[in-house]
Amino acid sequence: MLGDVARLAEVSTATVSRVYNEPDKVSPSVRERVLQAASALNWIPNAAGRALASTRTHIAGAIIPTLDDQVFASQVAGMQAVLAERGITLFLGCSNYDPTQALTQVRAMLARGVEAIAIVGEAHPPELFDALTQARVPYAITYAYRDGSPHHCIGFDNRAAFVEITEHLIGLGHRRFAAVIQPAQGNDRVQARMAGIREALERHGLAVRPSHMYEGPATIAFGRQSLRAIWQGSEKRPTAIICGNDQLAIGVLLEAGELGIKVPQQLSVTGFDDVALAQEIHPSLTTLRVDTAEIGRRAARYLLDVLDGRENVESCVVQPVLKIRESTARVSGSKK
Amino acid sequence: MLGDVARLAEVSTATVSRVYNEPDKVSPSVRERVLQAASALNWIPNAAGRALASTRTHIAGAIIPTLDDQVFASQVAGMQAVLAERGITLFLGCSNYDPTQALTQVRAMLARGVEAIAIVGEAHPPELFDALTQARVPYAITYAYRDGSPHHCIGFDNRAAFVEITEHLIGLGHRRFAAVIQPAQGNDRVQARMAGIREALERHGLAVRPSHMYEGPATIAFGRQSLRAIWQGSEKRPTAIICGNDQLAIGVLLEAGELGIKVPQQLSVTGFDDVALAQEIHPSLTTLRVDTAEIGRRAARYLLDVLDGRENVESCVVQPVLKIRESTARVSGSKK
DNA sequence: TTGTACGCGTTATCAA
DNA sequence: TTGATAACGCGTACAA
Repeated sequence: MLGDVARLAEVSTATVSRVYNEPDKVSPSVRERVLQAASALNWIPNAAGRALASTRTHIAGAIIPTLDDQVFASQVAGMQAVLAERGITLFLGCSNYDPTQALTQVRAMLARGVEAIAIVGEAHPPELFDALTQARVPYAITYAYRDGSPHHCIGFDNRAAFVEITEHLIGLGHRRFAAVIQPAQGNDRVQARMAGIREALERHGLAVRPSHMYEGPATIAFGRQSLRAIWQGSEKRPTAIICGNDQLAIGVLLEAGELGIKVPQQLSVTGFDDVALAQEIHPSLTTLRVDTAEIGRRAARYLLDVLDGRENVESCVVQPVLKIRESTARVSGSKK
Repeated sequence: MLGDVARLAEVSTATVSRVYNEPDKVSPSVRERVLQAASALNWIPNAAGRALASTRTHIAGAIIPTLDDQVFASQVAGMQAVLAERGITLFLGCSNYDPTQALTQVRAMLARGVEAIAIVGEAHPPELFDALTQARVPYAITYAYRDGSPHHCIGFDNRAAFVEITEHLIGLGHRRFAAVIQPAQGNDRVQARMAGIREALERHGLAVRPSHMYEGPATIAFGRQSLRAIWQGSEKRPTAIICGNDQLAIGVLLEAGELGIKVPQQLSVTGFDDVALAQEIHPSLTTLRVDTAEIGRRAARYLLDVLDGRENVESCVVQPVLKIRESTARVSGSKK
């Protein structure tokens, strides 16, 4: 421990501490002696001791639904990169899309003394936010942005994003739509996306009929099976399918290939996220690109600013960009 | 803090502590009083204080190259699941495939008092392992297994895996091979994979010619561009391409589609990992399936066993399984 | 620039 | 079963 280093370097414990925390306040010769002693004893400062004495833990937390989804993984990577520069390490928690688990994770992190925390989405129990507020731990909601939210959000308006993508299709003359989306239960982002689709369609007096609405796991397999069901259904077939994310859309694309459905001639397909495969697959996928790493970086910078008592002037909105590719086209026979 | 709770519950601080650490040793009535006081004050035990007093942090660490790769993300998820059951939280560090960063991360984790640590691969500076040994922190190497390794490894023999996949192709009559792999520099797993390919080919007096060997980023894009280069090259074209992972193989598959190369009639392609897309893409990809989540779970259980002074009897090997699909076939004109 | 001494929030030991 | 008290390893006023 620190005391041993002090003894070996023949200085006081305070000096050893200073060497690590305020190096300028120690004369170079003494500093050198201390560092040598430390390395001789193979000593590293103990974080628990530091935390207790300084009431600073240098730990931040991030809570995401799952690491299985690239978009959250890269958000975490972005946060880590920014926080590491400031000597802050990141505790990671996965809620598995379960608000109860999210609450448990937050409690565990508070016990660990996280100084700040980022949480994906705002659909969480009030106790979660109460706990954060009581503990005076600054937090940010990521991957979602909503005007009028009581929280500081960093992300984008999921509803507006899906209005945009729906309007794109309407503009191409589409009138019959199907939707394939991930489970909306307890997921504010997905709910907002559905609301966006509905809103855009309503403006034009349109709607997705229930039999053309598929909700299930965000996998390629579910995308496939949804298209098959839609195509075999008795209803008049849609000319466009809006998918909740790229995985689902890629599933639809692959199944279309198998069923001999021509995309985009017979059917337009859209995704969301813009994963690497979206621009590589054939036909390439029209989708909305979201810079999730930037969401992570910005969340980290915001939290650091709050901790420093600085004002954060960065925009909270990381705008998704519509990438129009081969999977969407003007509906055949529709006039420009 | 704990003292406030003690006062409110009209018990000593020791009793409050017991309620949380050895509940059986406290009478039910007192226990109830303490819990009520705690919840009234909204108190959670402070981890730094506990760590200091008990010399146990309940923290473990995991160091992976990157979160951008699904296989590492799911290993982390597997570890978390097992550790969470024991109230242990996980610190995550990404080395970005840089051994120096790995060392830095390990040091940071030791300072944080991690009780155990899992590290992907064994190609790390000796100081890293020295530090771990000196600190008496048990560790496990994941995602790699090698007979004769001085470390406890949990994973599979990358060399043997690629011998298997290469032999599969040789057995199908292939004699001219190309290889598309990720950067081998500082990556023992990739080096082992290359060695496996080489070894299997040598047994049959074969080798990949340098002009058919492509090393670059593990992306779909690099897979594509490698196939294009191979196909345009002046050398006699290979009949099989072995890829270092599924991303690369999917790139090759997509580019083959674009170039009008028939897979598997003209060209066989293999991958590694068995990502979700591998069985969905057309033609589906022959690859080796690795249960990375199981690697994570087993690593976690091993580390827990060491911490408990228990002997771990689980196998260190998580055997990859060859998934033969449509992308490989008997070379045309070869006899069975 | 350096040292002294106290306190951070909890657990562990021992005695009651 | 419960309580008093001394650690745990470090940072930080304050004094020198």
